[in-house]
Order: sequence, then C-alpha cells, then structure tokens
Amino acid sequence: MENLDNRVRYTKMVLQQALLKILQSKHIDKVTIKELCEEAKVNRGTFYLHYSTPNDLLIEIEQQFIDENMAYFSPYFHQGYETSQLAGMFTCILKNKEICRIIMGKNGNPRFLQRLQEMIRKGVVDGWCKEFPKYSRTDLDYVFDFIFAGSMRLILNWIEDGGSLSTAELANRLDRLGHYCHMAISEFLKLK
Amino acid sequence: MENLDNRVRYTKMVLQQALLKILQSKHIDKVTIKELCEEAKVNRGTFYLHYSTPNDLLIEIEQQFIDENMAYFSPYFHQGYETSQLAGMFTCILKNKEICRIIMGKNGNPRFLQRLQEMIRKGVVDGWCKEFPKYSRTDLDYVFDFIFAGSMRLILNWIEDGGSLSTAELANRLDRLGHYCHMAISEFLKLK
DNA sequence: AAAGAAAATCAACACGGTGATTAAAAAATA
DNA sequence: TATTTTTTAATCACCGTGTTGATTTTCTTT
Repeated sequence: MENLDNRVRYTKMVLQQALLKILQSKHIDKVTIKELCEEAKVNRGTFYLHYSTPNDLLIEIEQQFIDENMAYFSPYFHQGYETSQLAGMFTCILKNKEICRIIMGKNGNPRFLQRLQEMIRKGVVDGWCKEFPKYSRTDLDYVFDFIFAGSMRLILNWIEDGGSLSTAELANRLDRLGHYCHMAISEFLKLK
Repeated sequence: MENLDNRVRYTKMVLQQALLKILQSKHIDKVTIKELCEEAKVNRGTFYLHYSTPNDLLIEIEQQFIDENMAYFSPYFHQGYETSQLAGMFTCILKNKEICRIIMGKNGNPRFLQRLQEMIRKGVVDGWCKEFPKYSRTDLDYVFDFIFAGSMRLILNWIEDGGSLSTAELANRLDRLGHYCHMAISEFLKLK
C-alpha cells in the first residue's frame, strides 16, 4: 500500500471509505459495484482494475485493520490473567469501536470474526494446556470456543447498542466473566 | 398449511425441499429464484404467486420448524436445573440435526437464531431473577447472552463437524458447561 | 357429470447490474 | 518533453428480475 502510485492509493482509499459508509446500512452481500463506485465517485471500470467484488474490497479493509493492530493480538502484548490475548483483543476493539461495528457487526462478513478467533486461540489454549496438563487440546478448544463466542456476543451487543454502558464498565464485566468462566471451566474439566 | 389446495401444498413442499437442498452448499443471499425453481421443477411465475424472495421461503421453513417443535421451547417442557428451556432447545436441535445444520448454520439467516434466543430468554431469566433477586434483569440478560452464544457455538461446531462426538457426549458437555457456568455466574453476580 | 373457480404454466417484455472491451484523457515518471 | 501508467467514458452481450396476459390443468360446487 505504501509504495503505490498516488492515483492508485487515492482510488483504493475512496473505495474503502465508500464501502464502509454503505455498510452502515446494508449487508455486504447486497452491495452492488455500481452503487459503490457512484458513492466513491470512481469509474466502474476502475474498480475492476483492483478488485472483482465488493467482498474483495472488504477483505482488504479487514487485512489492513489486522496489520495496523497486530500488536494487540500478539501473545505477550499484555500481561494479565490467563486469557491475556483475549484482553488484548478487547482493548483493540474498544479503541476502534466505529470500524469494528461495521466489519464485525451484522453487515460485515463473519469470516473476519472467525479469523480473529483463530489468531487468538493458539496463545490462549497454549497457556491452558500448561495449566491443565491432564486435558486434551480438543477439550480446551471447546472451552475456548465457548468463552470466545460468549464474550464476542457481549461486545457486539454493546457495540450495536451505541454504547450505553461505559467502556470501563464493559471491560470490567468481560474481565470478571472471563475470570469466573475460567474458574468454572476448571471445575468442568475436573469432572471428566 | 393444512387447509390448502393440494396444488398449493405441493408447490410449497417442493420449493421448500429445493431450497433446503441448495442451502447445503450456498448462502441464502446467493440463491437465485431461477435456480430455485429449476431445482423444484416449478415455473418461475408460480414462485411469485407465493413468495417474493428466497428469504421469504426460508422464513416459512423456520416458522414451520418452530410450530412443529413448540413443545420443546415452552417454559416447563423439561424439569431439570434452572436453564430447563435451554436444555429443551438443545434436545430439539439434537433431534433435528440435519435441518438445524441448514437453517442455523453458516448458509442460513442469523435471524432464526436470534428469534430462538428471544423465545428462550424470558423463561430462563425469569428463573434467575427469583434466584438472584439482588440483580437487575439487565445484568442477568447479559449473562444469558453470554451462555446462549457460547452454547450455540459449541452446538454449531458439532453440527458442522458432522458429529464426531456422540450425541450423548455433547449433551453431557453442554449440561456440565451450563451447570458450572451457572455456578460461575453466581460468583460473578456476588462480586457486584 | 358439468360448470365455475383457483392455480400453474408459458412466452414475452422492459429493466438493471455484470463483466469485459475499447479509445481517449489525465497523471506520474524518466 | 517523451513515455508509461492509470483513469475515464462509452459500448457490448449476458443474466436474473419482476410483471403481464393468455392458456391449460386441477380442484370444488352444484
């Protein structure tokens, strides 16, 4: 993106902005190339020079979001309780609330959340493996899926609410839920 | 549906079957009316006599599923621990694995899961309200969202896996997860 | 069984988004 | 300034859409 012609950089920029604007009110699968180019004031032929579908453009936006926030997803970003990568991701989402509402919300593509989940999974489950050496990775993956889905649901509720709860209070709730779920999961695993 | 002309009943039936077949390999938003009618061997004009989009047809399928399984979602279907409606829904999904894979899975419309969630919520949260009278319904709704999303994630993983885990084992895990989450939630709420 | 009503079929139509192809204009680069 | 790259504007055939009116098939009523 850096070493591109200014014209190309401009085209990609306005197309990205146009898509984000349209996605505020319409699902990605309903966006036409025509309306996208009209919104961006770019010739329709130009779109095809860089992408083939609106989804391609969305994937580029998602990738840039990951690149720009990679630090939050790295295993040792934040020293906290066992799910520190989860905490890092939460922080990142809270700091990028607007764009996250669009690319993670109901008008975005679930592919992005799945990708985030897999990025976070490894570090978290590695930690649990050491903590609960008696249990298989498969079992711990189940637990991770459960906590990740539950947490993301709360975050998305909050994001789509418009954020009536304060950021601090949401973070606090997630932290406590994660902590107590971890306790519960310990019990869950002991039973086996 | 019962008191309809045989011709209408037949048309709706083959269209439903055709859609379910197509949804095994394609997202609902990508299904065209043309291919749907070709699959069902029904004239395209006939489709418009009953529906206006493939989504309308899917909504009808979802509604019939709800109607046929209403018993599982009623508050006192099954006497178990506090989340008996959740258990009822799990049972229902396990018994209708194939159609659930389609209408709840990645090719279906999330609207259906949201609807199920709201059907289940009231009974469950009512119970919790009695058990934890100190806490607001808003707080308990948060907890419900968390557990529902986590549980559904596990169920859908299992459904889309093809079911490597046995039904009994999945039910057992969900039951234990629900039980221990409930314990954890008690702790979570005490903290406040 | 006959008549009337309702439903499905069929062909035809205009419309709009798609994806690709041109040649000309505009902008970046050497 | 000359050359290369990108964008534009205009055009094309293609396909799914949604609707229409005439016709045939099926169901219901008498």
